[in-house]
Amino acid sequence: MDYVAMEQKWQRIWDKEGTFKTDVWDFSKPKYYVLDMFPYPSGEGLHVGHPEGYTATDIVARMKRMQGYNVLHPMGFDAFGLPAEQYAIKTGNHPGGFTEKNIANYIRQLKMLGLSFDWDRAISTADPKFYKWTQWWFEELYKDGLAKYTETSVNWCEGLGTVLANDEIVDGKSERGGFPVVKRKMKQWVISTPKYADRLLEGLEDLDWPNSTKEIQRNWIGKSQGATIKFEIDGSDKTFDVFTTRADTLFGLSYCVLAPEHKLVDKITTIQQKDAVQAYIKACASKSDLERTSLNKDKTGVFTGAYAINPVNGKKVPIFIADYVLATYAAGAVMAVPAHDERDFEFAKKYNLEIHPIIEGATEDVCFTSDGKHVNSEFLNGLNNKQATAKMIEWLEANGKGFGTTTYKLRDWTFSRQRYWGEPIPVIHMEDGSIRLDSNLPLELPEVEDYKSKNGMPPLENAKTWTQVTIDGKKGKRDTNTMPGSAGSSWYFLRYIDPNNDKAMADPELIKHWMPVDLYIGGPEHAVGHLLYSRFLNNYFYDKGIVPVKEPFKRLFHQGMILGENSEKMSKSRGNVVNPDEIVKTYGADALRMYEMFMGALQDSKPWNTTGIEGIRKYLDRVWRLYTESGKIKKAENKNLEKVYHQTVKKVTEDYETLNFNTAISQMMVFTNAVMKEDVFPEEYAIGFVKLLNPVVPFITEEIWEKVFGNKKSIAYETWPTYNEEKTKDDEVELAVQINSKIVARLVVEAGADKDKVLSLVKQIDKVSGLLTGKTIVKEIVVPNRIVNIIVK
RNA sequence: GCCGAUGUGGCGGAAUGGCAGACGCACAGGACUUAAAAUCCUGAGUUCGCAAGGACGUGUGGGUUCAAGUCCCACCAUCGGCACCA
Repeated sequence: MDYVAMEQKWQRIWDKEGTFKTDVWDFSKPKYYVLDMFPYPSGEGLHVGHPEGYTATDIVARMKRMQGYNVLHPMGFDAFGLPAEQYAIKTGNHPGGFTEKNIANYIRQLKMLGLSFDWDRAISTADPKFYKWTQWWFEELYKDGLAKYTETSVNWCEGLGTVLANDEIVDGKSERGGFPVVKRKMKQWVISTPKYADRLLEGLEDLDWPNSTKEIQRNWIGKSQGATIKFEIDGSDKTFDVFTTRADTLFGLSYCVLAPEHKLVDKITTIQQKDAVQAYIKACASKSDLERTSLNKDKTGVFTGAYAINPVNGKKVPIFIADYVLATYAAGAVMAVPAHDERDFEFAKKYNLEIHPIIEGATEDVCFTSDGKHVNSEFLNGLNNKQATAKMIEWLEANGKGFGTTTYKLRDWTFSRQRYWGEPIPVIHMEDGSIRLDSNLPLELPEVEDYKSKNGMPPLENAKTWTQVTIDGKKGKRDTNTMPGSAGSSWYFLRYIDPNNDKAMADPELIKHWMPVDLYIGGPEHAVGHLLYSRFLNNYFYDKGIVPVKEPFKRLFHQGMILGENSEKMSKSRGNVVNPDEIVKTYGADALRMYEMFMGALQDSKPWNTTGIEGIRKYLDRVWRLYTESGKIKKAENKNLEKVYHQTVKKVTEDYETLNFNTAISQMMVFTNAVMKEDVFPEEYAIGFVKLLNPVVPFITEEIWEKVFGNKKSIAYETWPTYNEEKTKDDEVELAVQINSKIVARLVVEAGADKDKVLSLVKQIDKVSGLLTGKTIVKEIVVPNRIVNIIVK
């Protein structure tokens, strides 16, 4: 069989017939929304990792259609992004044309893979009709006070000429390109994601998501409960707050530390210490985040000359600045209790500061951070950590010296990028300093001559006529930043529902019907970026009554990585990249799909193996011959196949639902192996089996459906096979017979035989009775249909 | 350092606490063929043994249990996340 031609034939038929178009207004059937993380359309095209997740969702989509669901299974393109921009910088060509060409190639490849997408719903985040709505919700966030234009310390990447969000930085370097990232103060658009921190934590509870991903999000949000404590400064009317999770240790205070960037540092530093402090601050500012954290194992700091007053006992303690205290977390200041905190201990030892143990177990030379009995702590004496913390917070609140506080590691979402290839921020900065929103969306990207940012000035600065605006006779200038890549991807799943709507993101009624996404599959690398922003935005939309549920993705699954044949990550430099175009040309898309599903558990990473896909091709050829050449398919019964057929329908149906495709395929192989041994393959089973196979290998099964069974209509909407539970069970089972946990014999009995019957049969076995004579039976264990174990002395 | 995941034949991997290694790849032998490929049949965890059969086997060391790949404790290795978060 020429399977390349055959597969192309079915691609044409599906296109022409509109086989996979979804009527989203058909509410008569239950809905099922199955979604893939949409790709960035790179110049290289798909790699073999893409079909893994896409085939998984496609199998579920195809089964659900056959089970009578109205299935929404769309695909689109995350089209704004860095590679296109860098291509534009390099060649001077517009990134849009490059992106469109890549999208066309992606669509060709995705169709080649037999993925049952509704192509009428394909979207591109770079399409003004799409990003009109990205800009729209940005304006809504601004109106609701959740988008702010503010001077903040940002992650500046000189190599890319732009700022980056925390999740775009890996080990102090840009995720894309690996350029160094430093802190810099800039006026930026930020979105107040921390306002939703608690809800984003709570929302995780009921989601059917991988535990590891939930845990990563919890850590990223980083909720921490403690107390804010107010400190007065000796001889000054100034005060500062610290945040601590260990309010119980306040009696052990020996000094305080402010972050070098803390706004009080200038004001409290004494004349004698001024030079030292300024030198230290300067040294810190020139360090990158990377140097300040991982390289800076040794704690450094400098005394300001000022003293703080311990609110609980009035004792004076020195105030230091040190870069181990982060300006961006909580109050940017800490109280130091060296006896009960490792970092404080290290610092105190280095600078020879006092150490006051106040929990049993600590000494001036032993730092003790666990739970214990408080001592030398007046009203806390005798209490454990938890009790003492509660009591101290009570005391602070009663005396107006502090209060219980919750803080989060989650930071504002930095929303400005100094790039060209992104959504323009629809904002006008008026000469009087006020901010106006653009009322005429979409605000389209203007043409520019140079796509590169210069001296931190975004490329859109070059579009002079575009930036200059007059409103009501007043002059203003457009914001020349663009949005981050994660803007479009944090809501695209809503747009698929109604992709051409020009009145709203999508029709409200349709959103209410189709949300949430029932199954979402994509790589684990988006655990905090895309998946957290999408959750944030969907919660916000929920508050505005736009979406019916807080959480957008009910069930989430991550596919593992497909490694090169040498078990290393596929990369051009390693020369182990497998090209899907070539694989499809050689073995067919069906074989590629089935092989990737058979390789192992979907979530595991596993190496590519060319002989493995050859084996799958041979299996499919065997199936083809079984249907077309064997002459075994007959309108007849075959009792020998009844049990294995029903078992196969059961196992495959369950395994598709739980995404255990490798074991589903094993079971189908078991079935065909059984059929090969028989002379008669009942037509009923042959029809049922081709349906089971169809979601994995849609091309060959359509061909069989047409050629062997003479059907004119696609198999895609045929009813899913059913099984009879009774018929999946064995009539007879073989039990292992053990004496003292050692197998000594086997026994064939009817299924479900009771304990007494089994034991009496077992004792009739010569070998068993021989071994039992002269012994005392201590215990008899019978596990029905499994095992018999007789314990003797 | 903290959090999470993983560890089973030559390889990819199966196993509701109940006969470890299903299914497949690679391999070996056989059939067909002048021959090879393809196809079909058969075999196989390791080890001792001609064989019957025995011993050993799921990262390591303990434990619970009649029974542990599976449960508990400690550890090792690999991968992923966070990382001076007070």
